[in-house]
Amino acid sequence: MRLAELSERSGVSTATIKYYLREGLLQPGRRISATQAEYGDEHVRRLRLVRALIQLGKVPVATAREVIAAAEDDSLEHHRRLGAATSALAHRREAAVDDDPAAEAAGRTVDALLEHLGWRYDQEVADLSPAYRTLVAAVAALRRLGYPCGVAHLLPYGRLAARLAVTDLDLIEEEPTPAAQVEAAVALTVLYEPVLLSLRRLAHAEESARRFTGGESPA
Amino acid sequence: MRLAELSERSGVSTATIKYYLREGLLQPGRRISATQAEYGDEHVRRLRLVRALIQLGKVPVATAREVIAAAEDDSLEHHRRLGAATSALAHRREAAVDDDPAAEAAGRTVDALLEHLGWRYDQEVADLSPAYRTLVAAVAALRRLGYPCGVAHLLPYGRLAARLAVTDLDLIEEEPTPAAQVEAAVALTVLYEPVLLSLRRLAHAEESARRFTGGESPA
DNA sequence: CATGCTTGGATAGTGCCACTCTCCGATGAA
DNA sequence: TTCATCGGAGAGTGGCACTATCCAAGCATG
Repeated sequence: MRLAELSERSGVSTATIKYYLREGLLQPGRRISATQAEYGDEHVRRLRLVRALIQLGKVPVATAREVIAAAEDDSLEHHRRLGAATSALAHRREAAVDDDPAAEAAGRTVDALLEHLGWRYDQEVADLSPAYRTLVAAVAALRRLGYPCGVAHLLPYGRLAARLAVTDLDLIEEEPTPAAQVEAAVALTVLYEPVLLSLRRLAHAEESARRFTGGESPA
Repeated sequence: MRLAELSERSGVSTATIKYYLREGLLQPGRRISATQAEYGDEHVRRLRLVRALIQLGKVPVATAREVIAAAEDDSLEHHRRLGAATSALAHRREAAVDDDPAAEAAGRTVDALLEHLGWRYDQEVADLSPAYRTLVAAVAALRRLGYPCGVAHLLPYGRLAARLAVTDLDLIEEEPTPAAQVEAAVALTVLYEPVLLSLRRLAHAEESARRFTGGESPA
């Protein structure tokens, strides 16, 4: 398969494929001659994954490259590779956390929450984790706006997250090979995010209709 | 309060505040003289909300303007305003849905899911809803990558979303005035998204550590 | 062999977006 | 009087994900 056919099969323009090749998101094809290369089904699959990460998952190109690199790093043992790939995934554009009093209070709230949930609580790891920092920033923003956002409010969310993690990990462990598991971890982590958020939005609409229009469908 | 003080109190540069004023994200201050304007606490609050939407919520500026406009539109009755504000909120950068066979299958899966959940199922509304389309696109992407993503897999997510919607709406209804409820709907919809996603990531890490390192904390 | 299209690779350019810089004339404070 | 400061407006910046253009080396056809 040549570049043109790869483009046709994946629905990605040749220009964009060339860009991804340059950026290291796609391994180069097998060189057939000085000016030609051969691509295979694994390129089609990879390309679909990359597209899904970038378009649906809004993962920056540079981050996608890190994730791909981590997922392919054979020098790491399996669960390290899993960790490397998913933590690379976390390096998205994120808002800076400022050192408000609100931010401090938010930090304490989050720490208390994690303790309540019984999750591993390691301050050093926590400070480095983008997810932890994002959580603190979001809680701080809510508090600054005057919305109640204590442990009691967050706990239901945390419990639901824990339940999701179990089903997600089950799905990942269904994959046969370590390499497939790593890819699944990346794909499922990112691609179930829009699923979850969309469902929440739809559920809001549903619940809102139920409450404000007496259970009837709105016009 | 002058522009400089508003900037200081909100932590937003004067240049950016001027930009927001120009873009209509912030109502103009009360004119004191030909070259001076007076801002109040409501401006500080609004500014914090706008910042939270844009920085944490990644809401595009143009969308934030629509949301603000809808939230302030006194000509609408309460629950219409709620609907207008939150549906404006949905107009984010979203990936285009292509008309694959995979997309069609995904559409049927989503329809079946919504029926299972017993949610109001209105094809016309569904086709227009960005959340619905995002959901279909995500399911289609998962299927194209060969991951199982049937009703059975989505149902737990849907049920969790329904439960979240109930607690979210409870929180919104705690607000005293209609205007505050609309603002709360916007703020909580957007700002709990990073909370939810962060908690899911942290839960993944926790569950992964539990499974792959025998319950010990990783190094 | 000649011709013209295609291929892969490299470079520079595009469009969008969220700011940010610079200038201006009017104003208020010392 | 003097001079920093204010609000307003337009142009400029930087980052990012592409995308258009060019080029030389094949390959396919007559």
